[in-house]
Amino acid sequence: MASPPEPLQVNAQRAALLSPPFLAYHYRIPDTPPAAGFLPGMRVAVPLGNTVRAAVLLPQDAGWDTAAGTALTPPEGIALKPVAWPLERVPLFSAAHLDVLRQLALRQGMLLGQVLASVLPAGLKVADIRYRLQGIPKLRSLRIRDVAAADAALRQTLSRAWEAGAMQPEAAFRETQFCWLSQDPPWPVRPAAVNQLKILEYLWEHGPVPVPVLLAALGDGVRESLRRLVDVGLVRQGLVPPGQQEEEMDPACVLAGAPPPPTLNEEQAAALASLSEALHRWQGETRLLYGVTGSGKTTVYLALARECLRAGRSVVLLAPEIALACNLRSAAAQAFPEAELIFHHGSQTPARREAQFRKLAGRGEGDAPVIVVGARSALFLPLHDLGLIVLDEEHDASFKQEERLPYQAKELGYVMARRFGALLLLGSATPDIKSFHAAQTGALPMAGLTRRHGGAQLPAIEFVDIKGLSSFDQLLAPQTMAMVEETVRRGEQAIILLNRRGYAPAMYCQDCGHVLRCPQCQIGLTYHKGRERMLCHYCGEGVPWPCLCPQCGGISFLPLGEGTQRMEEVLTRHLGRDTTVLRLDRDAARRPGRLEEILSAFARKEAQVLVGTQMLSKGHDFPDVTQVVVADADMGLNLPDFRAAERTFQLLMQVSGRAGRGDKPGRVAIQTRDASHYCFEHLKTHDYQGFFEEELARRKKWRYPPFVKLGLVRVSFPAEWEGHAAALAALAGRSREAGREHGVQVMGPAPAPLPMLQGRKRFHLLFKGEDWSRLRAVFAALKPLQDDTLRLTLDLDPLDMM
DNA sequence: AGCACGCCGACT
DNA sequence: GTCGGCGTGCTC
Repeated sequence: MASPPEPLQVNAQRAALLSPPFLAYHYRIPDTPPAAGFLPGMRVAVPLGNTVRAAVLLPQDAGWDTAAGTALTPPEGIALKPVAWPLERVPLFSAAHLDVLRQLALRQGMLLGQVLASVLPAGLKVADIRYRLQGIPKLRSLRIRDVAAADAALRQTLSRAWEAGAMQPEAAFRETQFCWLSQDPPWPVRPAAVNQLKILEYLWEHGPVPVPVLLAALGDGVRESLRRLVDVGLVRQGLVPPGQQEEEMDPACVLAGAPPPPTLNEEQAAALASLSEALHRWQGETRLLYGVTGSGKTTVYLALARECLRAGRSVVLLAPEIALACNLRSAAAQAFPEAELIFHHGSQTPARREAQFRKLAGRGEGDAPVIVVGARSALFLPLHDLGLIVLDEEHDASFKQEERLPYQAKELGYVMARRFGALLLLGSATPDIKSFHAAQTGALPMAGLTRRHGGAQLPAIEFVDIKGLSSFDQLLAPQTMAMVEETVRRGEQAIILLNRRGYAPAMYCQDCGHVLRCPQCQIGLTYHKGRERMLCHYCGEGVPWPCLCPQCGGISFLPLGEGTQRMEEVLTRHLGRDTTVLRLDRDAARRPGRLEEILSAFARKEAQVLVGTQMLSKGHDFPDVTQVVVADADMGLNLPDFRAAERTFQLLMQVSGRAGRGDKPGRVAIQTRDASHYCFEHLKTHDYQGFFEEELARRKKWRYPPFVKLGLVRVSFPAEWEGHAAALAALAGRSREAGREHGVQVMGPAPAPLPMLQGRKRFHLLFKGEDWSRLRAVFAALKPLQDDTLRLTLDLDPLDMM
């Protein structure tokens, strides 16, 4: 009688590769080191072809196949290779983390290996390491390749060393040199030094970059020019970009705001009590903290964090951008001087991210909980004792990452909270319509803070009609200007919001009527003074100014519209030399450390007026600011985006919240051409609830979120592609067909609001349906039409409709 | 990502 | 004839 078939390779396990092809291949678990040393979530070195690569061991569960890219059992007829050696002693990823990342991979239609690779710092993705050895004669260190090729005897020896802790993986710190600008433009370089100028422009656009990245972008030929720039001091070079060192960050952070008072008022205490109850259930719940600007949400976050730490569980505090995370960090550092605080954001050096990752993964059961403060990517740090996740300014679009590994931090936080039994707390003065709707229907329990801390009043809001104003001559109406003057005269400060950087957003040829446009994007070029360039705000490219009209060769251009640079100039001229005007926008804050410099100079009252884009609308606390001016409130309102009103309302509420935070009352002047817009009506009375109700009714009427799931398919192809008409027709046909089949409403393809970017024409298709899976199904029907020429991407719940 | 294999152009 | 360019395809 034939014996039952032998079970396939009992000692086989899948490992997800951290480099292409990112599949989870099957490997035999070797006898040395003992099998107990190989645990799921651990990084291991595996042979692949003739090389050795890093991979992560997966649990031996079914149900992982889709994300793994391979079946649970290995294909027949393949001789399994053994795992070469573990890359660490304790798994980097816990089972819970691996599971969360698997869900993320499934949702995004990516391989688990791809997700793991995008989450890990560069140094943890390479298998190219050495092991340092102790106590073995004539063998101080061994390359992984040699470990993989070792015979049984050597493996025995190594195994004993590994078990005894006498074999240590040596971190492959290949320190990369960074370079960055030391000066704002204009740069003292002769115009003929094209390579030097290329480098300066590149660094201005990209900020601090690793030297190899710069050389790859501009060609190896610029090496000499870079050396020259470093020699003359225009460019700095070093291991750590500025703003990364702990000590450099601290002063600006501490200056950015007073620490929140340690005692809670009645409202805060009530909010804390209900949140605390949810926290201590450890059931993975989500809560909304809705509190008006200045009501002390941070105080509540910190009090809740204290309870979580006391219970022995770690805390993650997230802010939408680094500058705000920085404020949270100094508040947390003051509140918990004894706790270990990790500050994390995406633009740290790989070495530092690696150290943080390792440190957190290496924490054991009995270790004290930690507090992590950072931007969205901090969610990926391996905290296995997670108890609380706080997302401050939860309505902010920055919590969604669009490129590489697309994810929405709010959603990921929700999944993680459930998996870890942690509390997810979303905080905002102007919650996302979707969140507030969930709160109103009871799906998302809410705690509220309605009063400003310390009895401060919400500022008085008035509207200034600028219908008749010619935009170039009068950026501010006379009465607005008078308010600013008065504020300065009283020794107080003013903030002017103008959501458009540069000097003039268009140059109009007076001879032929042509407007200078970017040849790659067809976007109007913006004049940037000082740099003397016309710049494209979408691709960063530009042409030197002055130039001839490309259409008629004329030389007389009329600047049109307004930008922050010109606002700064106008105010400086008008207010006279006793008043200092500062500007804060992406251009002013390009150079590392400049953002902090500008904010702290304003906080020290070295300037009376701060002009800027929405960068200055959030979080910052300047007690002497009593006047806020919004130069053009209509700007964002007429964008082709169903969220235009919500966004404008949120921005104006936030920036209004900057006025009157101290003991002096604040005033807000909003310049508009249409003060009757419903967005402004509710703003006047600081009535979020009223705005919400009106906006929600509109969303319902026009079938937009939260009443429907929205998907945006971005279609793009080279501008000169001849087959585009047929392709668009095919997209229209197929999507309608699939839409009918799955009950999804399909609109388009229509030219995108920005119809061309970087040499590619852009079209949009809009899907509306009951659930995400239906939208995905319709998109799946379009996927076969995609190739190198025609690019298609599906953005579920798009935040950027342009 | 690496590394093989393979199919065409300029050389000791 | 061979050395070597990098296009295509595979890796448990």
